[in-house]
Amino acid sequence: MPYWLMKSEPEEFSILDLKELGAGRWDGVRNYQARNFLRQMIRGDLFFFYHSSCATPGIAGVGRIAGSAYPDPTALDPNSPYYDPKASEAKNRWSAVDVGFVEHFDAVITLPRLKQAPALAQMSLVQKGSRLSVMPVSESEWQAIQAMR
DNA sequence: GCCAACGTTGGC
DNA sequence: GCCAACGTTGGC
Repeated sequence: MPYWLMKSEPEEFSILDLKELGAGRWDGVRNYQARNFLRQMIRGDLFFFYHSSCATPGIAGVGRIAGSAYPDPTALDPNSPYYDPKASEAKNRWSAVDVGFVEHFDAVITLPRLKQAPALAQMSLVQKGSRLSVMPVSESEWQAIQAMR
């Protein structure tokens, strides 16, 4: 079963929000590479929940993919910040997935720590200038990150 | 708030 | 198809 990492701004949607709700929809992804990864996800896949654009960027917990990707409804909603005027019911290029809560880490595994880990050097997350918000995590990377808790 | 790095748009 | 201009991401 593949592993993933997904970024969210905690002010927008945090691991605590997911914990309280128990489930949620991962939508608003507007980047083709990230979208293509969403489409590869399978129910049961686990992902690291990363907090970005905040005081302490880093991995805050774990979630689970609840089902495979489907057209992102926010692209069709004129009131959504993720509205895509080019999208229609018949032609919606964006995808969303449903997710569930698994775990909230006691402490965030901070970005500086992730950058220091030699086992994670290949990850897009730690590459300079990378903005990819959805990315695969290899088995060995997953284990290395779990060991940093 | 700043700004480097990146992806997308649109004129040509 | 090129590429300059623009808007966005995201760390700091």
